[in-house]
Amino acid sequence: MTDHAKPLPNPELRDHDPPAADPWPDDPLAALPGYLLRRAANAMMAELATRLTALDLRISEATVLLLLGGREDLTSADIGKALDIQRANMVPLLARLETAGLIRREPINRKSQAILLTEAGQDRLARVREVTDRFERDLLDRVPDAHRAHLVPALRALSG
Amino acid sequence: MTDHAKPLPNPELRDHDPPAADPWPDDPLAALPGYLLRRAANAMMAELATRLTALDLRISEATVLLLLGGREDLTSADIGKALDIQRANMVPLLARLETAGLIRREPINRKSQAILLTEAGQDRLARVREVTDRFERDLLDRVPDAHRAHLVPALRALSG
DNA sequence: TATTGTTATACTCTATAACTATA
DNA sequence: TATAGTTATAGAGTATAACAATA
Repeated sequence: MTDHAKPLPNPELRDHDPPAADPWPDDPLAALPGYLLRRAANAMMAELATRLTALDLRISEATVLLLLGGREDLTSADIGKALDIQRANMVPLLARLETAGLIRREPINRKSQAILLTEAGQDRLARVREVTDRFERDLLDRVPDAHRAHLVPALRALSG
Repeated sequence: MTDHAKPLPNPELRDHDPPAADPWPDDPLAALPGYLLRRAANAMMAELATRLTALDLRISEATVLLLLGGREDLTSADIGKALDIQRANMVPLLARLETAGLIRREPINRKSQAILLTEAGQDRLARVREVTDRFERDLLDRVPDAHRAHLVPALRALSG
């Protein structure tokens, strides 16, 4: 498991730009947006994965539950397209959720089937929302005020 | 879109805040910074990986070359600490670079060894710099003007 | 005692090719 | 023909545990 992640290191939020304290002063990569993007995502996803172990869910599984909330018309392929997951990779993912009793399948026709949350799935989703809401809040808290509002639009421009 | 650099694969790009045109209008995840961070990183790293295939390098390998540039005092453990890679995972990584003739090892004492770029490694690094410079430029070009300057500081706050 | 380098192992995510059955 | 679901497989990144040798 991802466990090198400490519980979000900085609960005390900073309200200003970090003036210095570069962990690797000689790191020629510290100014590269691509490199920072990768590191930030790795660090944050490790943290989220750790928090989700309490719900016995992986990030991808929790993401599927979030997408499924309130919908009853999505097929495996739909979910894959929405989350950028290959059809083939949806199979073990959904199998795990089904084995855990969190989703069930309902035939649409003889070829397709809708993926639905079970009641246990709804309950688990509620807990997922608590975890992710808090996670997203903590994440944004780490971003200095001056930059916070720009994060989502900037990431959105890079997301697909 | 900005004009000079070839935009990353997706041709439909916007230069301003996206008012709409959400690829997944019903996606309840589209506003979550953590989710967007993961998606953005995945998309950008896939793009960078593709570009680096021309140099027969993986991202992690190119990153090591970049870190090694101009330095001759870094051990495997040092590199791992700087790049957040476990000691154990440095072994096959450096083995590949060594097999490719891009690095060599020089004993510091009977326990540690410095990792140095060979001449071939220096040459490859120069090409890596070309690729990554262009990649970083293209990446930033995708971020709307109003948000561009905020990306690096925001990511930096999340990177450790 | 702590650190370096290493071996071995395993899990996650991702990617591709190919097959069957159905729309 | 195109799509849905699936199987099988592979690559890449990441994580842990454990060991021997040396600082």
